[in-house]
Amino acid sequence: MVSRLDSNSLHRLKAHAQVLKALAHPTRLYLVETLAGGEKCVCELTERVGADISTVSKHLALLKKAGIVADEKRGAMVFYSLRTPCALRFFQCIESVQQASAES
Amino acid sequence: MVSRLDSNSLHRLKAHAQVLKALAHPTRLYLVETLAGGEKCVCELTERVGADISTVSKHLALLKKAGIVADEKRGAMVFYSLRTPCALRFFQCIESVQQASAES
DNA sequence: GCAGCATTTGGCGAAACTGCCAAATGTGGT
DNA sequence: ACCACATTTGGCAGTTTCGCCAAATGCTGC
Repeated sequence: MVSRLDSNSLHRLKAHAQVLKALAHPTRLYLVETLAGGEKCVCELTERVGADISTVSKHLALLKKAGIVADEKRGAMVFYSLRTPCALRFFQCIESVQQASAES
Repeated sequence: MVSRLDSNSLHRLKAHAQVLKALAHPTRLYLVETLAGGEKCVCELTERVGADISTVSKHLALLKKAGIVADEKRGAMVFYSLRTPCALRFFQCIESVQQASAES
């Protein structure tokens, strides 16, 4: 008799997946990487990304909703900053995953 | 003058996002967690997850494609194992993200 | 108040993801 | 060869994501 997936675990896993999903997009990863160098306004992030400002704004809203970044309004501009720098440590593991993948 | 997202970085970010996307699903996270306890056949994983076997098979194929798990056929059965245990360390950071998120 | 800039929100079509069923493939035993 | 079992693959409908445009909101200075 094997242990089955119960609803408590499912709830926890859904929450974890939500955080990962927030990071699982090239543009959003780039935003996180860029914010690791310090807070930036939406205007600067938009210029760096090279997409429509509304697109960047939505990506940032999604990262914020996931708890990964924080925003602060100062005057007419909004500055985003990285709230959980540990997100960057993911990269190291991801690299090793890809290395393992390449070896096969 | 700000540094912009170049096509080399974009390529790297896409690859990273692909790995994260593979993990960004409750069922697949559960599979990874379960495989952390040692290799398992598809039949056992299916029973634990409680979904259609074809669904579980597709999730496993996706994890394999991302380089996160490995498969080995022995007889009629296929055993999956965790290839990059560091994927589990994500959880710790994810928890802290959620904690930060809950505080606001 | 109004004009101008920064950002967010609504909405739309295109694309990708999910989970199930049915069919196909592969393996071992008789 | 045939059957039973384990797994994968194809395909389909429903849902979600994506990126752009247009419109709305908010702030500053005149």
